[in-house]
Amino acid sequence: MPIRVHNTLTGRKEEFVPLRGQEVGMYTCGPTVYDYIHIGNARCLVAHDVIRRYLEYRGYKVTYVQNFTDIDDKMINRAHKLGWTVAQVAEKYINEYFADADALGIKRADVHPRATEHIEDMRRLVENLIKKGHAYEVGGDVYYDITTFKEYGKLSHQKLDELAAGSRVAVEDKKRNPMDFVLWKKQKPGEPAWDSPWGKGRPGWHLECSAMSMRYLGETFDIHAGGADLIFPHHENEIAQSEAATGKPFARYWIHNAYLNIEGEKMSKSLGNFLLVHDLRQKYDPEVIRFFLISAHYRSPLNFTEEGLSSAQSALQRLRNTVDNLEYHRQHSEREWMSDREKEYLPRLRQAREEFIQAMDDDFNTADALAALFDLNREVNTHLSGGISRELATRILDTYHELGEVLGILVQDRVEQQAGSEMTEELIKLLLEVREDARRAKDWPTADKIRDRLGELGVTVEDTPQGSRWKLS
RNA sequence: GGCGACAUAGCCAAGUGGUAAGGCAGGGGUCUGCAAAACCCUUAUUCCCCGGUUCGAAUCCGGGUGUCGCCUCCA
Repeated sequence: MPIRVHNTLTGRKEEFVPLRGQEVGMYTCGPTVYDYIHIGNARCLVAHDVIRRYLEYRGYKVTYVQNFTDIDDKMINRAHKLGWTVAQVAEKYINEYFADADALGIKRADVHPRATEHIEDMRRLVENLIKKGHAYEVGGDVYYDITTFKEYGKLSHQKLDELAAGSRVAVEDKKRNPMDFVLWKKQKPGEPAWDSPWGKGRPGWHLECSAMSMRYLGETFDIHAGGADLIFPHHENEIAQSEAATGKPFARYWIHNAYLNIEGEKMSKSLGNFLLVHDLRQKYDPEVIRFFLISAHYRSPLNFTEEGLSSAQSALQRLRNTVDNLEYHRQHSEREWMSDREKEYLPRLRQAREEFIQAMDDDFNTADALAALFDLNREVNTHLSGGISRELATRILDTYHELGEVLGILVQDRVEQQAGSEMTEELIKLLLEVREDARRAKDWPTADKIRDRLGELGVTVEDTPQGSRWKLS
């Protein structure tokens, strides 16, 4: 079964066939590192991370490139405000980016190129475009002449005159056409700048992604991903720059995720509803945030609400409980090997995997994939109540970890929490022994007191047919 | 004005021609000393509205209504 991907370029779901066999080149537009990332960024990151993980799961060797925009107006403004250099701002927020992204379980890219490290690539690209008549220099600025690229608008599916008609861009005398965009910006006083044939200046924003993606993935590569708002003008311009320069197709599959709203409203500075991952993860388990973000398909708009998050928390907890129980059986079950009856369960395990794969094959339908996981979960719980062998528990756990790994949830070290020290664990065990004695003596007040007090300390006690268990809550 | 999405139970959300997944919340029950966890049952004769195509439509077509996004920096 082939993977099917919705391609913005064609507006359709297409069979995914990489350019070079099992090798996939994937580029995703990373953050401008002038501030902490927000929950909208997180949606992108998670969506793309899942796509990458799934392609890898399906046996592709993915070269994943995500840039950092470390020079532009926002960077410069921020630096002025803080009294820092632009480079200091970049350093600070690149570090913060990794702290947030790591917490969300985003795998690091193979390459995290920075715009300022690729000035030379960009300069060459501009020179090339000028030479080919696609760009022109006016007083130290260089613009792209969009009338020279006949296919301009093919990604956003708009015609040039339609774009121009709706354009709110202030007409600048320097431009030949109002829709022309800047490739190279002349330096203003106090701004960082690099030498160029057109004088000191800095690259335009759209340029960096063209330069860096082609640098690491080649002139034509497989996947380019980003938020839906980047379709126009950013990605449209990338195509114009790249294809005009090389005469070859640029990215083959364009993947765009829908927006995330906050309590029904667009996230914006003016509404004051900017939710930063940095703040959010003080309050919520990052894996819960991640679960919430994959609970809807990446191309559906998603509304971020407290209620939604709490719902995600409960749903994820349901899966975690089962994993915890499986883990308990894997370690403590009296039976080592599968019974014949248990062996009959293995095909069902394979079936769950198949359903999961089928959902993900269909344009990375994480919501549907989760449903497959929950279907399995219910059945596993049913079997679990009677106790299962260590072998079967291990086999089921393997499946959970295998599929959880694709979605980046149910991460092992989060499940196998330790109490902190051996001493603490021994003390908990001691208390449970005392409680067990009390229960046998039907001294319920004592038994309940121990359970309640442990609960207050963050230790959940559960009585099962196989005995009492504890875990950190 | 142009382009484009979306509209499925209390909430979230899958489902692109064959008779409505899954999760959360709620109700009832089983298990339990009581809990917790779990399991079972239950909550949409119906998928924004109106037409049409079809043996058959949430799914396709036409029209309407509503919400949103993009067309300007923005994930």
